Amino acid sequence: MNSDFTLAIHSLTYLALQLDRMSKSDEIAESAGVHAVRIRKVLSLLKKHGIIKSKEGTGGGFIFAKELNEVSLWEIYMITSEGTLQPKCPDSNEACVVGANMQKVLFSIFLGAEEHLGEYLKQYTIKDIVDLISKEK
Amino acid sequence: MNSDFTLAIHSLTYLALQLDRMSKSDEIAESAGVHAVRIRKVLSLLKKHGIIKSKEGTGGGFIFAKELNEVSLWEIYMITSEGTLQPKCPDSNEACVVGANMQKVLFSIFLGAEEHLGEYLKQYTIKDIVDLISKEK
DNA sequence: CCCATCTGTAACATTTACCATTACAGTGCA
DNA sequence: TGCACTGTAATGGTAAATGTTACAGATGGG
Repeated sequence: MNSDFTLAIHSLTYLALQLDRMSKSDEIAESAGVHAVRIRKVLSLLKKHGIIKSKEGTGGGFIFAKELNEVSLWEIYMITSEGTLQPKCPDSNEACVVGANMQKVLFSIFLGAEEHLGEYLKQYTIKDIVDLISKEK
Repeated sequence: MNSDFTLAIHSLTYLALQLDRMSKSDEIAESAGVHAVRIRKVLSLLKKHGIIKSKEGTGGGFIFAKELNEVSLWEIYMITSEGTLQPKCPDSNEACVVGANMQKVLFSIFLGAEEHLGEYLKQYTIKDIVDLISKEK
């Protein structure tokens, strides 16, 4: 899967450990090992969905906008990676019964698969991730 | 996800409609809209797992080696795409608590996710795909 | 026995997707 | 007014995916 998902979770976990102040994209980028611009892009998405707030200018940055246990991995998956599960279908031969219909058959099956995955990912919230990270330490 | 999965399902469905004779990689490639060499690569994997048989030389090709309802999408997923679900993790900063542990935390969660996905994909076999394709037609 | 027809694979070329980087406009604070 | 941030578009580089070529090995038919 897409690494945007990982970056989103990483960033949110970082913010979760700094609830009292704003974090700059530079700090998060350094922790995640990627360029600050990518962090801003991903966080810009999360902001649009009301999960975090941001402020420009001096002293600005990003900060959590919800309770840690209100944000599930499923929500983040949908924002950053919806549809990733769908297997890629090369354009097949429309003149062949198999080629003409394979794509829509697989599509509908994997629509169900993504829903099913959702049931699993809804179990985990950012709070759980924070706890697991602390336990590892 | 990986398009090898789609190609495998496509090929197997094609073979399922030609149970009485061997199919050449050329035919399947034309139906799937990819190069014959790719089909041979994917089918070579399926052969190693005993799902199909192949024969070289004149009159050779590929043919199903099992009952259609014995081969589940999960089995094909595992052969062609195991681990695809894991989100990509850029190497993060080991000096940071978050960076140092994010990868293993996400890894274990998505190990569970893949298992969960397995429960869903086990429901479907090549026979189901063939039926669905026929229904579409 | 030799030739045509396949699979099996490796090597190389090309296209595509992903990501880093640069650049700069807009915003906010002192 | 000047510095410190976010927001975003544009550009370039690199790795992954895919297509293509090439050829060895198996098989069966004249």
